[in-house]
Amino acid sequence: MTSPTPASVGFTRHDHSACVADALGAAEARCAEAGLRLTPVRRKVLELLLKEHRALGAYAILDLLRDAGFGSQPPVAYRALDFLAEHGFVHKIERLNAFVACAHPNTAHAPAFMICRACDAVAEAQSTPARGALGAAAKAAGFQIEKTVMEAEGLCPDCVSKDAP
Amino acid sequence: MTSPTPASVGFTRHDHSACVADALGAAEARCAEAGLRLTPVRRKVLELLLKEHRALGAYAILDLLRDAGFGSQPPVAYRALDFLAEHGFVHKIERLNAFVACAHPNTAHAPAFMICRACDAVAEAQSTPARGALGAAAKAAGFQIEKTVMEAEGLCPDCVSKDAP
DNA sequence: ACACCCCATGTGATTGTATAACATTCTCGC
DNA sequence: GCGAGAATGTTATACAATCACATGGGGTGT
Repeated sequence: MTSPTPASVGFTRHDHSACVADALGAAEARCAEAGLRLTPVRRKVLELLLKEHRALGAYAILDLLRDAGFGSQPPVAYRALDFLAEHGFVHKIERLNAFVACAHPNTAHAPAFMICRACDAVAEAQSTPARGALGAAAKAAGFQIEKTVMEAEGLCPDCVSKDAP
Repeated sequence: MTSPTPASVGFTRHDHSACVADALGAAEARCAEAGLRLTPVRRKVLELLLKEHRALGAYAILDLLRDAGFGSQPPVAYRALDFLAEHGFVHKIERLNAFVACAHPNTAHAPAFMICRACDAVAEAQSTPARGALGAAAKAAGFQIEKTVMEAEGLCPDCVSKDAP
């Protein structure tokens, strides 16, 4: 897994400073409303993921936490990530063993991802778990779906046009 | 992740001794035809996964390899698994960081899995990567899909009826 | 037969990912 | 204040994956 360029989340450009502030504010509001505790570590991890705007490994996050004066042992990062993932503020990309800030917070959704193998960019789409082949197979088998992992690996538009190997 | 029972692949019973022998024979035939070398280690790993009939971590496989008299260093297992996965004899379950023998060898397919969180059983279904929400999103974004990971986590029929927590 | 090359295996070491277990501190509701 | 539960800090360890290098075995071409 190489990362020749600072891969971004999503394949399109946008106003980033605003989106970070908006997302943080929205997260705070939702936590207040739902009685969740967006503690300093958790808030910092979310802020880091929003700022970096790409998939980060737990230990990369841990390094950034240390720089910010927080504890530097793995559980510190993992506990914050568990909380954020459980409540939909971030998602784990199983294929990369890495985490990204959610691109569609406040909307209940089953995330799906497109991962560029050339530049590591990650884009989040919406999936429809109940439908499609998996949903049909689950229904037929009597399997009760609680969570879905849907990740496509390939080439993003930029890398396709660059004719990446 | 707990494993209260020896979880099986698939949610239905079947004649297991025959399916192991059949699958091994089919793999040998296909390798001979395609000029692939199903060496002793590779054959053993496939046999182990077929016999165990559930998802195994790389180090669990490594232990079994050691018991069988093969090398016991990680690359031994990983190289065999890489070969088997590359040619479709086994699949990796990203969610579990584990491997299962393919349930539909000899048929080109994009695998999809149902994973029971209570008993760790894994069933393989077929997916249709080009269609569904992910395929549509990829087409719209100009993303070129090369491989898909589709895994559903939940409760298998047995554990649903047991009313597992 | 021989040398050669490629592929596969064996081995030691290291990096990365994740969790267990336990002590301490903080916060909320009473 | 005070008790209960949640969150954090820390140590240690388990599990996952790769790098680098040495060795062996099986074909091919001459």
